[in-house]
Amino acid sequence: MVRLGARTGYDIQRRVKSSTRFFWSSSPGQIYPELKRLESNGLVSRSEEPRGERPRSVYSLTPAGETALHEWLLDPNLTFELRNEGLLKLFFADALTDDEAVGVVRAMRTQHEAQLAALRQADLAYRPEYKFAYIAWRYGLGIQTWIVKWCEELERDLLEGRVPFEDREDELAASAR
Amino acid sequence: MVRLGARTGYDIQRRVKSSTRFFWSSSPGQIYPELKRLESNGLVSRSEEPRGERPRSVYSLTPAGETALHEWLLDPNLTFELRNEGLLKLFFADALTDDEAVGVVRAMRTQHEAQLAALRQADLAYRPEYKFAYIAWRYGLGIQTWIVKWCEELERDLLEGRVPFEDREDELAASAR
DNA sequence: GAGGGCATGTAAGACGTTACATGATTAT
DNA sequence: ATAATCATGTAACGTCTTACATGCCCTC
Repeated sequence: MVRLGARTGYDIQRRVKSSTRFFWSSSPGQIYPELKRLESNGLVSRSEEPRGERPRSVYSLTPAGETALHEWLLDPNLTFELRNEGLLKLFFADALTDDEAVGVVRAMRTQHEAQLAALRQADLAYRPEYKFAYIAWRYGLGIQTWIVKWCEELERDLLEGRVPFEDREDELAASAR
Repeated sequence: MVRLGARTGYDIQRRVKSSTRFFWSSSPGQIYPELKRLESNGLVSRSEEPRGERPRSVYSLTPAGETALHEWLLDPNLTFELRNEGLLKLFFADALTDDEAVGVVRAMRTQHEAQLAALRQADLAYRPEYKFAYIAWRYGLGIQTWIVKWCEELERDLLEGRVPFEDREDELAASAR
């Protein structure tokens, strides 16, 4: 974020909130201490630009930081973690009546519709110099749309007493593209 | 998990590892203290079934626990959190050369192919009494497949110098409804 | 009867969020 | 001038994972 032009902790917060938060969130209690740590490791440099009485730290990337960033980007070791409470409840929905289970699916759908709306709010335009920010945004739209459709299909199957997702793997995969 | 027949902390760990871990993971340091907490709240009951010298706690759901579980399942307030390092790197890939950026996409794809293989390993058969466990498994297959295909498409677009996702407005239109 | 994997936990610490304190700036 | 909002951080707390200690059981 510093490399993209974020100069202060608050600035990083704002950018995270409007962009990466959908796939990687963060909070002040992480950001400020991490900036200190990066400085003590020489990856960013700090200068003080107080506003009146209030102290204020402004950061920029050092050459060492540039190198470390580049190495991190090329490292193919990637964490991927999901905490999906809707799916967790669905997993346990055999303990529910049919109607109640449909309610769980509907709650899931509602949530992802809300996320989709929030993403559209951002309404990122394509700009060649920020191509990959746009691509990540499109990923969000695509996957949330897929999930909403999956919920709709499951809802139909449950209401009509069909065995869900039987013999329709290709169809679902295709419809999301 | 206790309701599904898991009697000990270790048992819960094993079940999580083979089922919910893909969308909700857990670890011993959470499970054992949580069982204690549930007991002190009267939601599970504990009995001791030592193995030789080694003490051992076995749990079962109380009626109050059954009620609390039911209430939780019906609560439509759902958390959804994602930590997707591949997408995060992709977001910052404007700092990379074209070839390096393709490498990031490939690393993402490799990872999701591995997850897909792990899911297939489980190879859950459809059983009417565990219908929703099967449904959650299918969700995993479906979404990981979607991601792999998304990566493949992006890779092609990048290699051929096309503007990614530009000529495919159907996805946006369909979700605009 | 010894080695390896299974089972039962705990301690320590890493990671992450929320609530708050406080000053500066803007709007009315 | 006063209220509301923006900006800059910190403290406290909650969540979660990893590494380990230890005993049991099975196999050879």
